[in-house]
Amino acid sequence: MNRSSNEKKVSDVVLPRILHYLRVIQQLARSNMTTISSEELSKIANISAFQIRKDLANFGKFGQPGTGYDVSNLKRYLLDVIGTKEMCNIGLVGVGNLGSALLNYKGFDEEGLQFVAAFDKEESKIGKLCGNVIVEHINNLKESVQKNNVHIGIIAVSANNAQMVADKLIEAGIFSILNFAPTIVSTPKEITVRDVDLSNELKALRYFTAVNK
Amino acid sequence: MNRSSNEKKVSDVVLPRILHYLRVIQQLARSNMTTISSEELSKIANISAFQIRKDLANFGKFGQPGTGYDVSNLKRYLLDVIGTKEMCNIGLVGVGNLGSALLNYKGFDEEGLQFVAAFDKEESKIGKLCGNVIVEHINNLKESVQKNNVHIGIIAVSANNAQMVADKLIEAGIFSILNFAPTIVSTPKEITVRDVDLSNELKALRYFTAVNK
DNA sequence: GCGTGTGAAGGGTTTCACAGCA
DNA sequence: TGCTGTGAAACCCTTCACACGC
Repeated sequence: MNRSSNEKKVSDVVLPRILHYLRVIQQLARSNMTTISSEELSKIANISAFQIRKDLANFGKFGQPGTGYDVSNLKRYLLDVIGTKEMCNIGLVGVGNLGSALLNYKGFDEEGLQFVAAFDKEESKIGKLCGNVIVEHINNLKESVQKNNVHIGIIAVSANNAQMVADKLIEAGIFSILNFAPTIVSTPKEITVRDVDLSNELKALRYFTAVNK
Repeated sequence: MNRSSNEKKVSDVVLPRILHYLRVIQQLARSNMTTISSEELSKIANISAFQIRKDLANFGKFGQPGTGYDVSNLKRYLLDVIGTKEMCNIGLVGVGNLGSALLNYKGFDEEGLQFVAAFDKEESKIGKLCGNVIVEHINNLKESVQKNNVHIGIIAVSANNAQMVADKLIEAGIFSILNFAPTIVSTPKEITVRDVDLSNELKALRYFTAVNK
């Protein structure tokens, strides 16, 4: 789980773009494209060609002047940059609709992410297979997190229960939390929490389309 | 759906913070807090007090020197800034786990968002009630979108089908799309697409926690 | 010629210190 | 005294023009 080598840091602003490039490149690789110029990439990714060249040049020179970038090389590089070498183990709490959607998400493995545990408080869900894991009771959380070496915890429960789940995850020794509950969870400074608020995405979309009219 | 008055534009960088403040303020309002200082807000929201004051001062002066901000005033203001006055009608395509999670999401109404239609291609789902809407066949999309005056379309189908769905939404007259499928959809310039890639959030979390160690 | 990599210019965002008001 | 609002400074990020390599 540690960044292995002397890679440069990627800032908060740049990382989403890197992930976006990776999406594009993976699609290009699947359609057997071998090289692509920053100009072509720009059209697909909707990001300026300047920006793309700057971003990629940060990791070293792997573009061919006169030709462009080698697709499969670029893919390997980007996967490397974002750190997919070591597997990252994920535990999810709350096997509702959202939780199930995440557990059944395809394509994690190729990117070094895997679910190793899932928890719920509903007796009816315990023992069921969801994605690749069997749902456990939330009372097992601490034990299971340690046994399965969980690195990241996902909160996919209702806003009411989010803080309680966060506390349990932290108590179990987890330092990184992805929070899907539409509420602020408070945690000690050493814990990294990333909030994903689905309704905020809608609000942002509405805001920007309305403004641009 | 148009921004009503002479409000200042909020940039791409600032909007997420505004939405974050709003979350905090809504929680404070629920716990009957009446005023809060930028310093206290800073601790809860994990954003510097300088930043908060700058952001809020952009919308006018509604802080009381020596006291702080009035919680319910601030809430009203922020809701106004992000444009919750007019209802925004949403249509969703793909009533799988993720789609169902979105349709059942609580708290949209208060923020001026409502689902007015949902579509799927599976016969078994057609006619079922999900959240507040009845699932229709995707062949009805164009007709239903126009009848229900849908402003925003959500793509919650698999990567394979995302482009097809995007095309249908655009053909039905929609200009704003929120895409949850882990793939790039290509659209004409006048269409606004916002991608939400759940796996990217995990990757970003992993990256930043690994780097900070 | 074509397309990358890069230093320099430009623009925007964050930090800061402090004036001004309750 | 306590806390906001704000101009100035520092910082970062994006854009650009062009030198260099294929």
